[in-house]
Amino acid sequence: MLDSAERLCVARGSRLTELRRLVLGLVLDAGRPVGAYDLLDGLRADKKGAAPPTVYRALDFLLEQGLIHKIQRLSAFVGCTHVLDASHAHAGGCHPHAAQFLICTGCGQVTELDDRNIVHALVDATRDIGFMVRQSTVEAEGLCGACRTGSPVPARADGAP
Amino acid sequence: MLDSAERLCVARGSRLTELRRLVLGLVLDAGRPVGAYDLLDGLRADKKGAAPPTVYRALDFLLEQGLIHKIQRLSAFVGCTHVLDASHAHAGGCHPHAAQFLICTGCGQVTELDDRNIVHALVDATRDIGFMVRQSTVEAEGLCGACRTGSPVPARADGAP
DNA sequence: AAGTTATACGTTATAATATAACAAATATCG
DNA sequence: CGATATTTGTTATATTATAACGTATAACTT
Repeated sequence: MLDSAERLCVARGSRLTELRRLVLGLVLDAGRPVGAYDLLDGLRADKKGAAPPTVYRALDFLLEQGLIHKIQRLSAFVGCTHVLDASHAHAGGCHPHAAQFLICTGCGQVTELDDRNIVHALVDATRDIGFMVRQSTVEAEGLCGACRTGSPVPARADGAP
Repeated sequence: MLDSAERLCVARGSRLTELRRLVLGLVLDAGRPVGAYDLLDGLRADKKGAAPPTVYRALDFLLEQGLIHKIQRLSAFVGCTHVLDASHAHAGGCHPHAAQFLICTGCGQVTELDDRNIVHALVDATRDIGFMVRQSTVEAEGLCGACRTGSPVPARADGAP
């Protein structure tokens, strides 16, 4: 998956340096939203004296490239499920592409959607007013199927099983 | 408008105290997104020794009542245009109701929408997956009609004309 | 290859946003 | 009135994010 990101960056002429690759790896490994300071801790395993700007700069790059997303309601970051999937990779594409996120308050999982209808509804509503959308944030908080039907997958930050 | 909020709270059995009313007044007066610490400064004109928790608690209350909204991308607060409009006031209603926000990066204005189609698209997409939405954040950043056509209304924080 | 420019990174300090915890005051209800 | 719940005051601190400036590394030009 990191290699897939690498190829994408090469194709775009942007540079996935060792540091950025490390941070991307940490985000992807987590498999759920991670805060910048958690990443910083993880980063310090490899890069002793890392400081906040180190991680925030890497995150800025990864966001620009659309390799990760920021979940505003959590001030946390997740890997982009769509750009890195081989099935969706149309290399030239859509750097920070539109996406929607479902945040489960039960298990902490975040699901990424790429729903044309939602984007469409938003663009329609704004065009009526003469507003031109550059970037959008769509996040829903609630309960995922598993947590709602009582088959809890309590993979929370504390890791309690 | 404050009186309208007062009536709404009375009808609900919640208490719009002097402090909360003051904070709501500051948010409404601003007419654009305001940060918690700006509100704190404003609050100190009336309440000398006010501290962060003072303002955050008032904001929590106002959010619960749906009298204000938080713009996640700005970490800032705006008055709710819909609840306080007499035309929309169905007193029993919808405490923290769904809404969408258009943030103009030109003039800083924020427009609140209450678009059924957007909400519908979101609910549809999530139901397919078995996800149950409790709260949603929908925010778009871009240029409003005035700023896009070059009739700038540069009413920014600095107030430069 | 050397010089020049642009980009990325290291480092220190600090800004901006938000909450925990506990005590004191005020309102509500029996 | 007295018991209970809610609200506010107060101190301290946690969490998230950026400014500013210097150094190193890569890329581009001749």
